[in-house]
Order: sequence, then C-alpha cells, then structure tokens
Amino acid sequence: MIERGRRQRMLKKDGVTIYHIAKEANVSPATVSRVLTGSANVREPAKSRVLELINKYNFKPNVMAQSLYLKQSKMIGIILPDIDHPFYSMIVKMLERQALDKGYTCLLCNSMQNFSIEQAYLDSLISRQVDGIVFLGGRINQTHPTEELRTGMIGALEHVPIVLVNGKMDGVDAHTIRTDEASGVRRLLDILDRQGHQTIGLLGGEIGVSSTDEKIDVFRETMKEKGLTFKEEWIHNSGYSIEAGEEDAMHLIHLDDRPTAVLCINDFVAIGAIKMFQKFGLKVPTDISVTGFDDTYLAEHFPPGVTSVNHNYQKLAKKTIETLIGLIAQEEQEKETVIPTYVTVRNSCEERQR
Amino acid sequence: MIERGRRQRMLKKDGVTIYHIAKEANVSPATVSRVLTGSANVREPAKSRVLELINKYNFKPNVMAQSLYLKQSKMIGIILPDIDHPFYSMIVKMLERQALDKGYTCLLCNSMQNFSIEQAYLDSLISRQVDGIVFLGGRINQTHPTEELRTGMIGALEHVPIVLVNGKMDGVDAHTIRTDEASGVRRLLDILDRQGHQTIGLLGGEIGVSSTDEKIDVFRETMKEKGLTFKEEWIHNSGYSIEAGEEDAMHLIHLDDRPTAVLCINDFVAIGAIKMFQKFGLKVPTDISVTGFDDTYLAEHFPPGVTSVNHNYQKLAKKTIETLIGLIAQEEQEKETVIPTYVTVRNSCEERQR
DNA sequence: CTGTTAGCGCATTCAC
DNA sequence: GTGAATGCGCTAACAG
Repeated sequence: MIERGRRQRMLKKDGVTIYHIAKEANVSPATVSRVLTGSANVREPAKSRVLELINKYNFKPNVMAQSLYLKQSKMIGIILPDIDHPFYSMIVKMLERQALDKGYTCLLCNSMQNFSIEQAYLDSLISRQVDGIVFLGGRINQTHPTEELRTGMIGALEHVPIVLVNGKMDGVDAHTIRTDEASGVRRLLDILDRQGHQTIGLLGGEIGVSSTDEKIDVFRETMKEKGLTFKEEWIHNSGYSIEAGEEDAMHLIHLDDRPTAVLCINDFVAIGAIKMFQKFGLKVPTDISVTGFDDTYLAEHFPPGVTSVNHNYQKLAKKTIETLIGLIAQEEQEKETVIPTYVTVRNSCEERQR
Repeated sequence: MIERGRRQRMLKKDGVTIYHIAKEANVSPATVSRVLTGSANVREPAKSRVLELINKYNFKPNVMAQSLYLKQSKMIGIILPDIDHPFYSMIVKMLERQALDKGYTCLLCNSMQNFSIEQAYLDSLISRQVDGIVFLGGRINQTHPTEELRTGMIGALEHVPIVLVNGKMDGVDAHTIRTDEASGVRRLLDILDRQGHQTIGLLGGEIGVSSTDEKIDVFRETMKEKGLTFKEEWIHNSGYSIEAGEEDAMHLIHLDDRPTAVLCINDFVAIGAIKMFQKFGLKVPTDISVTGFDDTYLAEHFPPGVTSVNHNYQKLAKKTIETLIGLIAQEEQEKETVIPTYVTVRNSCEERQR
C-alpha cells in the first residue's frame, strides 16, 4: 500500500484513492466507499470527515476500478459512417442526450465508410467493456454483406448487446430500430401525385445499399400502383453527397424526356440537384419539383426550402437507448421497432404547371 | 477463481479471461498475457495453442483491467457545445481520426451550451480516467467567466492534461491551440477594401463571447487603420444560428444608411443574412457583399457561394492531438500554438457597384 | 523462456 | 455501523 507505481508506467501522477482518504480520516477504505456510494449508513463524525477530505483533495473515484468490479462500464459505443453529416450528427446528439439521462457515456466511432475500421472499432469497444453498442450505417446497410462482415457482427453480438438503427443483417439476430422510410417514400409520392405530377424520377443513393434499394423498390411499386410513369433512366444513383446530386441531376438534364418531379435519396442530393437544375435554367419548383429525405436543417434553409421526410429523431434516439439499456438489463425487448416518419412540406415542389 | 460473480452484478454474462485460456492451454496466465501483448517471447508449442484458444473463444482482453494496472486508459475526452454544428462535427471528425492513429478512443461530450453539464462531463471524464481532454467552446470562450467556471477548470487540470481549442481562460494555465481568426478578419477586410467597399458592417455572434469580442475588436481596429467607415449600428449580434443571421440582416435592412458589405461571424449567420437580404430584394453580391467564417460545406454550396475563412481543420486537429499526447507523455509543449487561416473566395462578395 | 505472485482502485461480503 | 479480507482481469517483477 505504500510502495506504489512501477517503473515504466509512471505516466500519470498517482492520484489520491479511497485508501488515502481512509487513512487521513481514520476509517477503513470500506467506510469511504460507503459514503461514496451511499450503499450503507455511516455515522456522523466519520461521514463528515470523509466528505471534507473528498472535497479537500478534489477526489474523484476511479470508475475503471468500479467498473472492473461491478462488471458494467456505463459506457455505450456508437459506430457510424461519418459524424460530419447532419443526419448522423443529429442522431448522435439525441442519442447522447438520452444516454446521459440514464447515466451512460458515449464512445464515438467514425468508421469513415471503411469496413476494416468498423470492425476494429467493434472489437475495440468490446475490449473497452462498453455495456452496449448502437450501430448505424456501414455494413448493416449492405443489401448483400460479405460473410466476413456478417461473422464479425455475430462475434460481437456474443459479447455485448447491439442495437441496429435503420439497418439489418440477414442471419444476424440483432435488435433493430428503424424509421418507416417506405411510408415516407409513399407519402412523398402521394403529395407529388396530388400535385398532378405524372412523371417522376429518383436520384441519389447507391445500388447495393439497403436504404437505397428499399426506397427504389417502394418507389417502383408505388408508382405502378398509382399508374404513374417512370423510366429506368430517371433513376440515377451516384451517391449521397451534394456532388452526387449535381451529377444525377445533370444526367436528367441531358435527357430528351424529363420527369416533372424527382425524389432525392437525401437532402444533400436534393440540394445538389436543385443547384444543378437552376444552373441550367430549370426553376425549382416551377419547372421541376424536388423532394429530399432526412429533414435536416439544410432542407429547411436551402432555398426554396425542401420538402423532406423527417425521421422523428428524438423518438428514434429515445427508443434506441431504451431498447439498448433494456437489453443490457437482460430484459426482453421488441425485436424490431418501427418509428413513424412524417413529411415536412416546403416550397421545392408544387402543382405541376402545364 | 472458480466461484465467480456476485449476486447483484450479474448484469453481464461473465466472459472468458486469460485464466480460462491459460488453464486450457496448460500454461500460466502470464504466458497468455505475453502472447497477447508481445511483451516477451513464448515458445512455439504453447504460443500456437494460446493463439488458437483466443481465436476459438473470440477472446478480447479487458482493457479496463489493463488500464487499471497500466494507469493509462488510452481514452481522450472531447467536450464541445454541440456536435450538430458543421464546425464542431468537422473538428471532431478530424480529432478522432488523429486520435485513432495514435491508438486513442474518443469520449464525446456535448455540453449543449450548459455550464453545469460541461462541468459534469469534466468530472465524469476524470473519473473515467481519460488520459487527456480536448475542450472546445463553452466556458473557454467566455470573455468574463465566473469564478466557479474558472475553478472548475483549474480543478480538472490538476487531474489531467487539457488542451483548449480556440479559447482560453485567464488565470488558467492550460495549453492552447488556436486558429488565427484575427488575421482571417483582416484578410476578409483586405478583400472587401480592394473591392472598393468603404462601408462595412459586422453581423452575428454574442457579446461576451471571446471569439465574437475579438473579431469585433480586430474589425474596429482594421477599419480604422484602413480609413474605412463603420457605424455602431452596423454591428449587430444576435447569435450564431441561421435565424440570428436573418435577424441581424433584418436590422440592417431597416436602416436608412446601409453598408455595402457585411462580415458575418460564421457561415450560418452569413446564410441567414443572405436569405434575408434576398427576401427584401437586395441581391448578393450585387447590392451587398457578404462574407462568412469557418468555411464549412455550407459556404461552398449555399448560393451564391460564400467567401469564408478556413480554419485549416486538419492541421488544427493534428496539432491538438499531438500536443495533448505530448502532454500525456509528460513532454514539454508549446503553451500556445497558432494555426494559420486562409480565405476561400467565392461569389458572395464582389467589386462595389456604383 | 516460464510460472508464481502481487497489486492497480474499488465494492462487497462477512464477522464483529 | 464498521473493519478486514477478497477478487474484478490484467501486467510486470521476480525467481527459477
């Protein structure tokens, strides 16, 4: 208890521990622990002395030591593709708020769209003893993930509860929270339909990514149901960025026969498309109507304001954390929770002009 | 070693440890540890057996236990006001990338502009044994922080190295990395001056927040030096959001005598201002030139494209992490590092029309 | 090269 | 109500 610190690892100045407090207060370490956790009563002369010393030394208990003993770290990991995207930064913000409410701290892990990094983070989080993981994007949005990605996830699930947000993996038995994107697409088409648009395209996204594939599927179905027209060449998917939106719009511009409205896979793409349309003299929404997805602040503020599907971020985050924490507590949870979406109507689409 | 798990804390299924591996491989725990860390050679029959078992059980060493012994967690905390702001999400992304390179994991802490939460996070991070903290925004941007905020920071500094990014606190002896915002303001004014603007305003920000106060100071100075005109009523500071930009622009619009150009405290404010100007029939840049700050993707993509000051995010993040890690290793570090900024010129300002 | 041992800081039994 | 002892999982010192 006296001889402390090895040679190599004196990186950090040794801090004060409950043993120091105990000694100086003339009580046992156990007693200090008791006043710290409130797990049992401590009589008055001692209690105050301990409290005083805690204050005097600005003592902070070592949570790692606590965690080691208690077998819970009160940390959750969040794995996502890229925080520097308003959709993810919004979700993370909400997740963190919910987690904080429940006494959890968040480890942030940007995979940068790189599956190796993703896996490394998965392993790292487990090693760090997080109590649970929230997983967004990346492999859980692959329509056909490799076997390696799948086993990597399954391996992780043996160690720790994982909640997938807006994604899934066939053969992986994880809990899922997802927003009802399909109904979002349908609502968007309803609106355009009612506005008299009979020719509609779909821009952005990436084939093989489930959120894109599903939106396209629903799009095709719904268009058919409504008896509306679309051509395969009106579906163009260059990615998720503003630049991708520009590129996809450009593709449309060069066609002889253009739709009067386009669904965009997200707000970035919508903005890129709007910019490009305008550049080529097409007015939005007069000449062509455009819709976005995710309802980020961009949709609100980018002129003329983009009609977009809102994920109900708050509800999504709340349900995600609740489910994860339920799982951590070994409670039974819904295997799949669907959060309803809603459309925020703005000025990027209007009655079809004739 | 056999009887494991207390009653109350069986939250997590007990995992396999080096002891299990050791037993099954007929070696000592120390040997398992050695193959794990590579801290010493292990002879071949044993080594392979251990490796096999590690693989068989998908064993992941408990980093908390490692950390407890080694007195370093390889975690760094990042405290910031709001991740859902492109300036911060960009920095965090870069910081995390740099940290990952050096083997560190990031704990993300959004203070939501709330000083109590900020302090709670500071304490929490210390308890969690982070090796260092990066601090952005909040109290370190208060021109006149309260004594409580100051002592809170000082107390934290006794426990762990903290690097302040673009901020400081009088009487707090912390290391700082900051971008040269002053020269950014000067460069912006140079450009506007050269374009023939003789009347310039400044919009956005908040009095009492150092980044605002300093920009205003430099603005006044430089305007005077250049012999340019500005009126106090051309300085209006409603905040940092798009809405604030709208509000501040509105204020200008109602004046009889308007400047021909305005500096905005950040890109959000610039965008809000541009929207409002346009709404009232003022063309940007024809009727009024506008500049932003931070050079986020918004500046690039929001029409007509906003001239803005870039913080050199990559360099900023790199230097921040290097300094923090240097501090962690007890090495001497520069007390203050200044990262040069540069202006990205876009179409939101042009030659003054007459 | 390898096993035994101790202890990182804490919370909890178990006696008293 | 309180102290002594134990062990969470791991690494490193020390002997062999």
